[in-house]
Amino acid sequence: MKIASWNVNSLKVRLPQVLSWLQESQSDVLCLQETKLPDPRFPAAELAEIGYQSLFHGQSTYNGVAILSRLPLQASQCDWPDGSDGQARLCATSIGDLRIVNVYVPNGQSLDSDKYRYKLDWLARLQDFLRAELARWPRLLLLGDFNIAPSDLDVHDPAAWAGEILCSDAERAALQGILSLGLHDLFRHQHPDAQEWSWWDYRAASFRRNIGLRIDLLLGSDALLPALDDVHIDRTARAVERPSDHAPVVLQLKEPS
DNA sequence: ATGGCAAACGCAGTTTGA
Repeated sequence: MKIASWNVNSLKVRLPQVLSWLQESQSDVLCLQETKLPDPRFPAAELAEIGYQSLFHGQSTYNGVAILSRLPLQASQCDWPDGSDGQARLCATSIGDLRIVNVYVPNGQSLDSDKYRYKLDWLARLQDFLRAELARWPRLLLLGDFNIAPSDLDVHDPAAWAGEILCSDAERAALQGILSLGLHDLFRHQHPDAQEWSWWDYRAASFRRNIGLRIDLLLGSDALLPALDDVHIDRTARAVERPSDHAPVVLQLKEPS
């Protein structure tokens, strides 16, 4: 089974790229972030035409998450269990006994911003949510745009980013808290020393110069590790005309034996 | 030189992203 995560930075703009990427990659599941579309405008019909059903949870202008799948989805839910977020940042579903949790973690803007406090609170709440999910679904994949570079190995210029938003100690500690539930950063698990990025700033020719961060993550539970086959970042999707500033991160799971 | 680019909203320029 092939499962990917991609922050598309507007699904309205990127829909043609998503459609062609799905057909070329033959992914079974694609989790999207920053769709920026209210639910009535979600392109479910266009995706159904090429064989993908959609779970979507959006809003206008900001945020928005979705899961596209050519396998049947069960036990789908969006937002926190009490529906109290107010921002469309989380949706979850199951394919058989595999639980998939798709997140768009708040950016935080700057360390002195109210948005930074919201980010840290959101991550604490995610950890509580995942504890309950894992109890019910041991085979769990948490993926999405985390807006956190897990370590300096995930940053093109660690000195320039030291202590900055996306790299602060508190953000990294919050991510470690989530990992401590028994989750593993699958790209890092497969590539212990690799320096690859999933996001490149639109400015300053960052992609051409390969200046970026690895902030789009796939975290798999202990029970998922034996099924891990391959994880890679698809840079080709960042090299097209009018790209998203993020590239898809792609996971290949071994077929159940 | 501490910017740059892109998208939404809406129709000019502000806000946000990371």
